[in-house]
Amino acid sequence: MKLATWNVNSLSVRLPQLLDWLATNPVDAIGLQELKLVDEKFPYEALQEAGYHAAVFGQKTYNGVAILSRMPLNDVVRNIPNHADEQSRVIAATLDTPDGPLRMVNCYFVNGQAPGTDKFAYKMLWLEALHRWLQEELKVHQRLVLLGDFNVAPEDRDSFDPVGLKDTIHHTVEERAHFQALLDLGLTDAYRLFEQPEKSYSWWDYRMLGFQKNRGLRIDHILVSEALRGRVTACHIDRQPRKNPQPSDHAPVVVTLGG
DNA sequence: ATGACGGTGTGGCACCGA
Repeated sequence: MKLATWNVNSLSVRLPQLLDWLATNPVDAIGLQELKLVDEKFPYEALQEAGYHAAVFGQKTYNGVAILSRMPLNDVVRNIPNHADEQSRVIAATLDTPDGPLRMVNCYFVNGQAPGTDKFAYKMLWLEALHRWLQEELKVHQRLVLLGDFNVAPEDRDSFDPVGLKDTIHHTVEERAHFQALLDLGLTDAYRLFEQPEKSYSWWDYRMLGFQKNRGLRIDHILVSEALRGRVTACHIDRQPRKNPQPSDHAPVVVTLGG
């Protein structure tokens, strides 16, 4: 079984690319972030024709997340329970897989702008709430995948310039401590279960030839619970869509789970 | 330096992202 995550940076603009990608990468399910559209504008029909059910939590202009799945989606939760938030950043659903239920938690983590700002404070509160909720989710769902755009580069090797960008957004000690706290819940970064190319990133700035110079960050992640860890047989970042005309600034990440 | 690029809303630009 293959699961993926992709920040599409506007589903309206990227729908043709998403459909192309799904045609050549027929993953069983995918978490999408930054839809930047309301539920009423979600392209249910085109995706249904491509073979996917959809659970959607849209928002105008910013944010917006969805889970697409070839299997039926149950128990859909939108945003973090008991954490008031005007921004649509989280959608969770349970997939009915042949191996039993699999909980998929798809998140567009807060960016946070810069340490010391209100947005950074919001990021910290959001991360604390996510941690609290996942602690409970993991008690109920042994087979759980947390994926999405984390907006955190967990380690220095996940950044093209860890020295120049030290203590800036995505690189701060506080953000990395929150990422570690998620790992401490028993989650594992699927990408790091395998030997990977050096300078592997999932996002590149549109400006200054960021992609061509491979000046990127690895901020899109797939974390798996203990029950799934032994099932992971592969994980990779697909840079191909970033080479398209009008690309998203993020690349998809794909994980393969064995039976 | 605080821009560059791209998306959105509604605009003749400002804002936000990462």
